[in-house]
Amino acid sequence: MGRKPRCSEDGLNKGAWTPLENEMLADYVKIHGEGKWSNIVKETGLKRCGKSCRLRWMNYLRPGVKRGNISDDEEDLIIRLHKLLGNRWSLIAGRLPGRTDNEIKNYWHTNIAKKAATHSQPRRKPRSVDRKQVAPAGSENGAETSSNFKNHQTIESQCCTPGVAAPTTALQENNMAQDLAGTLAMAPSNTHKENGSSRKGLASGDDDNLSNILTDFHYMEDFYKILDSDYPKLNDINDITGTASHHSNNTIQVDDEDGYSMSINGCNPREIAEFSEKLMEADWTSDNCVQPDQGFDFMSLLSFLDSADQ
DNA sequence: AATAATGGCAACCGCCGGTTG
DNA sequence: TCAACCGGCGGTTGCCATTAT
Repeated sequence: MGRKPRCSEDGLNKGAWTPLENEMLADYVKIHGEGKWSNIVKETGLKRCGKSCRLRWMNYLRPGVKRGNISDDEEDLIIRLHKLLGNRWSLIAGRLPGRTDNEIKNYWHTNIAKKAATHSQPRRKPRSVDRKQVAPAGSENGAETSSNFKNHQTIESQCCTPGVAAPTTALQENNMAQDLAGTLAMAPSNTHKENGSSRKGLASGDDDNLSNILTDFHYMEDFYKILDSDYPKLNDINDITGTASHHSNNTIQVDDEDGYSMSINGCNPREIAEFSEKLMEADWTSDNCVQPDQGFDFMSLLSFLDSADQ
C-alpha cells in the first residue's frame, strides 16, 4: 500500500526484550488495558514500536499464556484443525486455550510438518522438556495439565451452533479440509472479521463447482458459524459414543466409552442433545458425503446443516 | 575440546482490512 | 472519497542452545 513501516524509526530497540522492557509493557497494559499500542512509546518512553509491544504482550506477557509442553491431545487438535483450516494459525490458536498463534506455528514447523515430511504417523513422541520453561512475567501459570485437558474440558460457549459435523476418517478429513480451505480462500471478507480469507498462503480454491455454490453468502455464513463455534466441542462430538447427561445451569456433561468427559456451559441442553442426535443419525462415515477420489461433497454438508438447523 | 550442524523459538517483516478524520 | 493510521495475520529470519562429528 506504499506505507512506510512504522517499526523502522530510529531510536527504537529491536531484538530480545529485557526484563525492564517487559515490566514497562506489563505495567502499561495493566493500567490502560490492551490496545492503543502505539501510545505506549509516547506515554512510557519504552523504545519499542507498538506493533512489537503487541506481539510481546500477546505471545509472552499476557496472563494465561501457556508455553511449551504441548500435549498429545493438543497436537492432535492442531493437526485436525490444520487439516481443516490450513495455515490459519490464529484460528487454530483460538481453539487451544492459552496457546498463541506464533507458538502453534513454530510447533507446526518444527515438529508436525517434519513428521508429515517423513511420512510418519502424526503421533509425536514425548517432547523433551523445553529449555525455556520459565513462566512469563505476570503469568499465573494457570496452564491446564495434559490430563486435565483430556479428561475434563469445560467449554464456555456463548452460543451453541447446531449443525456442525466433523468428518470421521483421516482421509475424509483430508478431503474435506482441502475443499474447506478452498472455500475459505474465496470467502467474502466482510462476512467474518477473523478469516482474513484473501490473505496469501491460503489454499487456492480452484474447484469450479464449489465456486458456484460459494457465491451464496448464506452458505458461507454457515461455514463461519463453524469456525466461530468452539472447535474442541465439535472435535469431541465426533468421538462421542457414550452418554450425555444434563445438569443445572445449562451445562451438559458428556462421557464417552473411554471415560472422556466434556462439559459444555452456557448452552441449551436440548439444543445440544438434539444436535448430537442428528449427528449420530447422519451417516458421515458412509460415502454420501465424502468420496475418496472425488473430494468432499459440499452440497451434502449444506443439506445436513439445513436439516440440523431445523 | 573445538567446531559444525541442527533445532527451537522469539521477534521481525510485509501485507491486509478496518477505522478514522 | 481518500489518505493515514492501527491492529492483526502469516511468513520468515536470526539468535542461541544443544547435539553430532
